[in-house]
Amino acid sequence: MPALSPTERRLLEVAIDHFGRFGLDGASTRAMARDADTLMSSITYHFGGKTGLYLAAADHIAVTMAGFVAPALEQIATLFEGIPKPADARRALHIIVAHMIGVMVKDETAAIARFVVREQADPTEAFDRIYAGIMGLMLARVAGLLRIVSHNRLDEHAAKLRAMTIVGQILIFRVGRAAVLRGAEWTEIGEDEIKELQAHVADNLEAILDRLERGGSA
Amino acid sequence: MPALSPTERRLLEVAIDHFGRFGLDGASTRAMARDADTLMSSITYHFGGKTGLYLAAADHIAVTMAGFVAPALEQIATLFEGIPKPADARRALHIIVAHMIGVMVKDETAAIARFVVREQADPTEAFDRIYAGIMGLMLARVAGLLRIVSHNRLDEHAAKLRAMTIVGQILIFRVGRAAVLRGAEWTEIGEDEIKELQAHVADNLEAILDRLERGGSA
DNA sequence: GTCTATAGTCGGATAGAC
DNA sequence: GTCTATCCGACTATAGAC
Repeated sequence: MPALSPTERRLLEVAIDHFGRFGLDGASTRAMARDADTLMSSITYHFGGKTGLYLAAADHIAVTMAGFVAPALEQIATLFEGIPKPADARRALHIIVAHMIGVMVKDETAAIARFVVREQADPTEAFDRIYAGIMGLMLARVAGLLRIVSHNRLDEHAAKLRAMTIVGQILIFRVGRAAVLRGAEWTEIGEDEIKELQAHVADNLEAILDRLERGGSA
Repeated sequence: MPALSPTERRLLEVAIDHFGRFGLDGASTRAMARDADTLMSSITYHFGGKTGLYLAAADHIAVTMAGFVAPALEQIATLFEGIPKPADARRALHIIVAHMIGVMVKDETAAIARFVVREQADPTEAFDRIYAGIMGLMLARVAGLLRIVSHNRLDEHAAKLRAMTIVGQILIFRVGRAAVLRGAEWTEIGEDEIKELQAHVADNLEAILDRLERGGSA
């Protein structure tokens, strides 16, 4: 893919925000162009129209999300030498989960989450691109690690479902942010709060992995 | 509150759907009126305008959600006689979690979820009403049960955060439905699939509760 | 590539008949 | 309570100047 021009980059970032808030129909090309310091007609020029911008925004999300998780994947790549053992997989899962919590609560994730959640509720081609670009890969990765921990007692299907429950524990801090803030009586989620969340999720994860490794019912 | 007229009821149901999909600004009063087999001006008459309908929809959601969880709450009410013991609380939590999964995957929940998730991303007075009406109560309920299981080692704050992680495991099957269907290679979530999800989440819950009751790190 | 102008559609609110 | 008519603003797309 060709490098993005500054105008295209600004438009894509604004587009993720506006489409996430208002949807494909609800978002206004005029407003997006204004926020990106350009003109409505440049959307037609660069992306072929509103729908083209929408799909380009989805691709941009996949690339951005991949960049978010890259550091964690690099870190765990160093853990494995030869045949992966449950203890390695457990460490890798803890790294991934802690990293994802840090990513999820960041403000920069808010716009992307709005877009993706909306697509989940009413999937279009944009969802295909995001799923194929990053979500499916991450899910498979976590599921694979869970299988290792379980000594392959979990089959691929079960491992994927289990991976979703792990991810769900993290996602709620983004998707249910307003309820979390209210329930926890927080006004923001800063470094201290992140550590607190990470401790709780890590503790849950440890409990679940213990059971998986020892071979509880599944 | 007065009983709802048929027109009001239809308008509220359509409103939850449309506002959930398109947001307060994006939804069209004309389209909502059409889908509810009435006229745009009846929105003004019954609810004072678009914003009035929006807030009324939020109240309607709180009532509907309360109705959804009522059966589980009634069921667990019979469990407690005298001072609640950890074993009672564990049974109650399993009942609540299994019930919530059943509720979350139902199609009727989709529209409500869209509305609530949107409010979470950008809370307005509507969120206050839903949180005060039902969400906060359920969160407190689950947190209270977790505290009992932990022999009160969890304080109120920690128990609420832990409750959110439990709920997150369930919410993902609604909020991330498209990814779940794709990852699990399902085309729908029917009775068999619900049982499968319930088994996985129950297994996670059992692991987490074991650790909480025995007193792992928190 | 950037910008203006415009055609055509749809939006919410409201006044007022019945 | 139900329905029509109308006002005015905002929207997308597009043609075309520069």
